[in-house]
Amino acid sequence: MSSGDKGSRKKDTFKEVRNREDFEAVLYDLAETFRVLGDQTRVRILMALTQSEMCVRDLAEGLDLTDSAVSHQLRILRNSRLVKFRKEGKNAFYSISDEHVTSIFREGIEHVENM
Amino acid sequence: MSSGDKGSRKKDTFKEVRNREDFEAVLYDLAETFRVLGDQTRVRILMALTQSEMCVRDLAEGLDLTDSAVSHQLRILRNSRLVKFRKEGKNAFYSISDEHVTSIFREGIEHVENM
DNA sequence: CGTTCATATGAACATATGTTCATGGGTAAG
DNA sequence: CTTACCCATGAACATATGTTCATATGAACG
Repeated sequence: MSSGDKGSRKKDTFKEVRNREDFEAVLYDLAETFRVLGDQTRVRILMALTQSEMCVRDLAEGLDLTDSAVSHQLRILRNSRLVKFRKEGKNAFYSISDEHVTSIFREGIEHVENM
Repeated sequence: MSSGDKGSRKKDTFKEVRNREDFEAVLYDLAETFRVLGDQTRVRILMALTQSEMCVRDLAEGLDLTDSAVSHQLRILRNSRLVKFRKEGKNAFYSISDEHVTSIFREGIEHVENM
């Protein structure tokens, strides 16, 4: 991979990756996204948000966590664009960012259930 | 880590969990799986394996890693059933475990490309 | 046999990470 | 203005984690 391409075109099962640098950059972001998903608290938060949008207090109370812990984790989830939020008065309502996140969860669950 | 109990095959993704304990156990395993996926080296290994099965040396050379590092990571990937392997002589050929892993990768890539 | 190659594994080390605690900002009501 | 509430954030701490190094196992081969 790193050397000696020999001009052979590999059959890429994954979409349009221009060059190797872009490819590595995507892999980096991909690993980063999975890293963020790889925490039980964040998974529980996201799973709760698949039901409906919620504010920090709702999540903290429903998941038996401190407001601070939830807020910290939501910031991480925000930075990875895994959740979005809107402010309304003194509340901040969070929700799942897009349907890819839901799909990743669905596939992930099917994986762990077949282990 | 909860071991697999075969025999119960379900389909409705988010509604299939009977009680709260099972639900939390699934979320735990799910987070664990994502945690394993959340490392750049392991992502690069898995991405290489989407092309074809490979042995440790191939991966180490292709990804510019030590044999030891690759072997360590492959063990982690094995434990999470993300890769499978077969032995042939003194070689151990690794490959992606199942289609869910590929799907997770595809969805993940689409997610990071839309950021 | 001994040697070499491919892989696995344990120990050690440096780094990364999640939670708690304390604090601050901002909003709505009293 | 004062209070109460919701949320965000920095510091500190304990724990977890990936890599390297050394070593072990096992297979092919001279």
